[in-house]
Amino acid sequence: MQYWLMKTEPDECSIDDFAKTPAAVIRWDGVRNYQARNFMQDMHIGDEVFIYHSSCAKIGVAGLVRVVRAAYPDPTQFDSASTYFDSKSQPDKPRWVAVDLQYIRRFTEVIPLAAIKTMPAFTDHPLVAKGNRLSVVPISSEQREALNQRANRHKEDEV
DNA sequence: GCCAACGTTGGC
DNA sequence: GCCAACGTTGGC
Repeated sequence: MQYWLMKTEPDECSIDDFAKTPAAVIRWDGVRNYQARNFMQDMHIGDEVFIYHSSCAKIGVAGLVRVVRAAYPDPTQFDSASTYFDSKSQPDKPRWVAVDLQYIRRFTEVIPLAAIKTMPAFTDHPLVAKGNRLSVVPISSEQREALNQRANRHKEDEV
């Protein structure tokens, strides 16, 4: 089992889009960066993906989803009407891939980027590096633990 | 809206 | 293969 983090602008696709239809399978497409694509090709069914909201009011990790289908050719690269259309991509040799994701849980509160920056587990992680633009990054089990602990911080108060 | 950092493109 | 120019990302 591997862990990942994927960035999204919540206007495009947010954890709420997963949460409102928990059974739905959502295709994660439109990734047009080779490094990010290579990470997507390493994903397996069952891997957990932290959803990160960027370029918005509450920047940070908003919840968890699961990989339910491993990498396959991203259909939007062949769709000339799509903003993700890539004229250099050939159907017999696709450049870009998509994965399918399904809801696991939404965090009570978004874990702010500022909080992640203070976590020792994230000291050298690309997410907190200045100028980082990678939209898909691996997460270690220590980093996963740190995020889940922070996400569960208020749970005992609620019970 | 600003701007720094980065990836990609294209001329040479 | 180099590198300047350009477009995009993304925090602030």
